Amino acid sequence: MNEMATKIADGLERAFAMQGFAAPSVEDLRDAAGVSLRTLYKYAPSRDLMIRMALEHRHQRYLGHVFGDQNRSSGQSLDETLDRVANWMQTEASHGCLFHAAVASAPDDQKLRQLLEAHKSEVSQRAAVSAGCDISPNDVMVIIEGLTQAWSLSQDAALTSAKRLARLAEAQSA
Amino acid sequence: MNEMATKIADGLERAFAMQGFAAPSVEDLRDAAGVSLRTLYKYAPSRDLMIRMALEHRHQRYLGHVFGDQNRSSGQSLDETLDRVANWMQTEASHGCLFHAAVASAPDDQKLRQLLEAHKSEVSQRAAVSAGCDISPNDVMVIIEGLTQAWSLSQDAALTSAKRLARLAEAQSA
DNA sequence: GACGAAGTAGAGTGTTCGCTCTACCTGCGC
DNA sequence: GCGCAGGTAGAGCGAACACTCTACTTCGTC
Repeated sequence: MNEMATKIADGLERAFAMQGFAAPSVEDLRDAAGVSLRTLYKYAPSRDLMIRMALEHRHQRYLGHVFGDQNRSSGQSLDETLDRVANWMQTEASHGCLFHAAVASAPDDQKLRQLLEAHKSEVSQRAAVSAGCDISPNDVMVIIEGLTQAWSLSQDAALTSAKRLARLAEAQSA
Repeated sequence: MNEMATKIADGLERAFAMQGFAAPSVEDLRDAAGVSLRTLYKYAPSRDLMIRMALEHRHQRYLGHVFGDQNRSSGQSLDETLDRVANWMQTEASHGCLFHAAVASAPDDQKLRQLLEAHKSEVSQRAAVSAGCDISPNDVMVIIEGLTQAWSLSQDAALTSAKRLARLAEAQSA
């Protein structure tokens, strides 16, 4: 991915995160990307592809934020992972999970559904593995999803509950 | 709410649940409601109000499905509540929570955000109370939200995890 | 059987949308 | 200094959109 593509993906992600997937027109997206309409369409030949480009970019950024940019893929406790997820919600995702929002905006789009599934399963898989205990990725997914969705409703209380549930689940599977 | 209003709300809810909030045009909504455009606008004078009408209708239907239509507001175990939530997801909400989808489609709409918040807090409140133990509504919210979101990704595995987490949380707060 | 309330069908309106196209500018290798 | 790859600005197009309007029908009441 070259420099121009990164700049465009960055702007698109920001625009969709702020305004949702329905509201921004292609001209809004052009402004957010900071390029001409012609160039935008060169890198993302349709509005649908602009959405996919933004989500792929966000997936990488999310993994970097939650698990660290390095290949340090293990040794992070579930507790710390949940802290980082909450921090992501606070700093980047005040409107909720962008992948769920994308799927909600176009429920029949199979490509989007695939992206959502790949994103969520990679996240829960990595969180479970790096936690180092025998907790099931399914439990991890329910906890992370619960935290992510409940965050916008009750913030710190949601984080506290998610951490308590995680500790209980870990204690049982250890 | 008279008969015509109920019929319209029902059709609107179905249309939004199937197609999301961005895709259906007002003409699609008219067809789903089974009335003329004129009548539709009489009961819901703008597209935004059609969305609100559908969500209020869905809130009532959800409460009825999960907690029973009667005033039997207590005595239902958390385990049974989670079963009913999973059943709702399977039969009615294959595309995920409609309230989150609505907010995602218009992140700046404060009225929609209020509806989401009222819906979620009433659900977790009632689930916690009717469970009869001292479990915190925040824990319940994280578990129900986690189940709701993870359901579309892993179905029964999500239900199993949610139930396990609920049992652990109940055991600790008993 | 006249009347008003409440429904229907469907054409019309101005706007906005996604997308394309033409015309121009700029930096770089040979 | 010429050509070209790759960028910019912005007008233009046909379709779709939310919403309104006119004209007609149905039905219950007195």
